[in-house]
Amino acid sequence: MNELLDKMLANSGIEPELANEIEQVGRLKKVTAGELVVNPEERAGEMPFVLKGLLKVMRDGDQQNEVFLYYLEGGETCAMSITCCLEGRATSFRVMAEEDSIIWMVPVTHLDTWLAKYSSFRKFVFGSYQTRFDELLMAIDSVVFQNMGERLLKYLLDTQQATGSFQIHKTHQEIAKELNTSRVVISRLLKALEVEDKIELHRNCIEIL
Amino acid sequence: MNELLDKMLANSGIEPELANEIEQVGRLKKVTAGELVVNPEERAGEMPFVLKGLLKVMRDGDQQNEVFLYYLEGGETCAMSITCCLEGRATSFRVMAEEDSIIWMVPVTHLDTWLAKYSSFRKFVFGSYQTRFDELLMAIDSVVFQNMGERLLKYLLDTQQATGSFQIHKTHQEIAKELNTSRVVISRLLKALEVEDKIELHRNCIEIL
DNA sequence: AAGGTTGTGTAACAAAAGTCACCAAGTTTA
DNA sequence: TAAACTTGGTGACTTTTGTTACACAACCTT
Repeated sequence: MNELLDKMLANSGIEPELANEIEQVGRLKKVTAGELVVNPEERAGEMPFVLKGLLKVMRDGDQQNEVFLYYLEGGETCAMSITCCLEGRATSFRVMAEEDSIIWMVPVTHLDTWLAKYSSFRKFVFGSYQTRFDELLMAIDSVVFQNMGERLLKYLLDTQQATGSFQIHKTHQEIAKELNTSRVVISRLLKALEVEDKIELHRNCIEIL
Repeated sequence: MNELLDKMLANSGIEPELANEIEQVGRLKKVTAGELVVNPEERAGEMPFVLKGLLKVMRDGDQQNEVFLYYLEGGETCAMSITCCLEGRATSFRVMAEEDSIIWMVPVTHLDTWLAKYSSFRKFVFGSYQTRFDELLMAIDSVVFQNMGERLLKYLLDTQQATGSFQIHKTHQEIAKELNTSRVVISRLLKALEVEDKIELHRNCIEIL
């Protein structure tokens, strides 16, 4: 299990000394698909390093509505959690395991020290910020500049990319929720995509061609 | 003019020693309303400290379309420019002067040193990130969870807040562009808001009641 | 095998947003 | 001052998206 962490930190350009510190103070967290990774009650003030698996980050609305923002893959961290924890703010977004995942949780109390001490850590954190920012901007793009059909297709392709599988095991209802629309609309648009030979529809499964 | 900078840095919790360094290496930039602050050709690799005035940050789409993201007021900095410059990435957004503004431009080459050396700077930068993140999330909220009428009202109130004036000097066409819709739609919705006694319409000017 | 549950397809309709056309009242320019 | 341009108001229409209702098939459970 420390193998995974070592590998990830090395890949992120983090020097051995810092990697050692991160190993010392962190803890392993395993989540199963569908589980909430940072539930609001916990508020643990920890920064997550995704070692393995796939998380999805959603934005919660006022009502029971929500939107999919982006996936967090193995090797990535979520900059939002960093500042969110640092500042003790309660910006409402939800992180949920899309697949069974393994995460290294590190108390945020060490961040400031590390930022001061390690140039590699600064690079890592700012790189992560940049990635998340881009991701948010793309989320905005898709919502502002695209119609529902295009958004749906982008969502399917993003999912294919993140999971590495051409089969997406989701119901129309689930997809509708992530795009903040209704099931009927999704069924309609999926049907259209099938007619265009871009996908094939099965029960509980969409196959990308 | 250095008065403005001193005041801003002090307000941001930046210690005198760092403030001094920032004064040494930066340069003053004045922009007039409507002018582009970071035009793509320039790509100067500078981080902007807004001393006075009001900037607006827009996201550019593929076509000639765009959306308003948020305002940058005096005393603020744009975290996006930071990483954008640091990484040399060309994420396409546009920063434009909404009012005549005064900005202190600092070469990004110093950032890493300052981040290592000054805890106050780390706090400042991360605080700025958090603010921008929140702002982006709110932009997403308004686009995903609200209809055009609600978005328009929010836009008007945001503008009132940022400018401090109850009179918004914009044409319907300009507003339509910032919300990525058509002039007719905006005129229609503004009329509705006038009927509800929330605003009053004049030529080139919307008055908030 | 019967009965319930869940997931999908589809028609019919409603609401929201976008488009086109045209007019009228200001403003600028010649 | 007349002509040209800018800005805003409005009606009529289309497209997109959302809603309601219902049929049916696949799947679970017992």
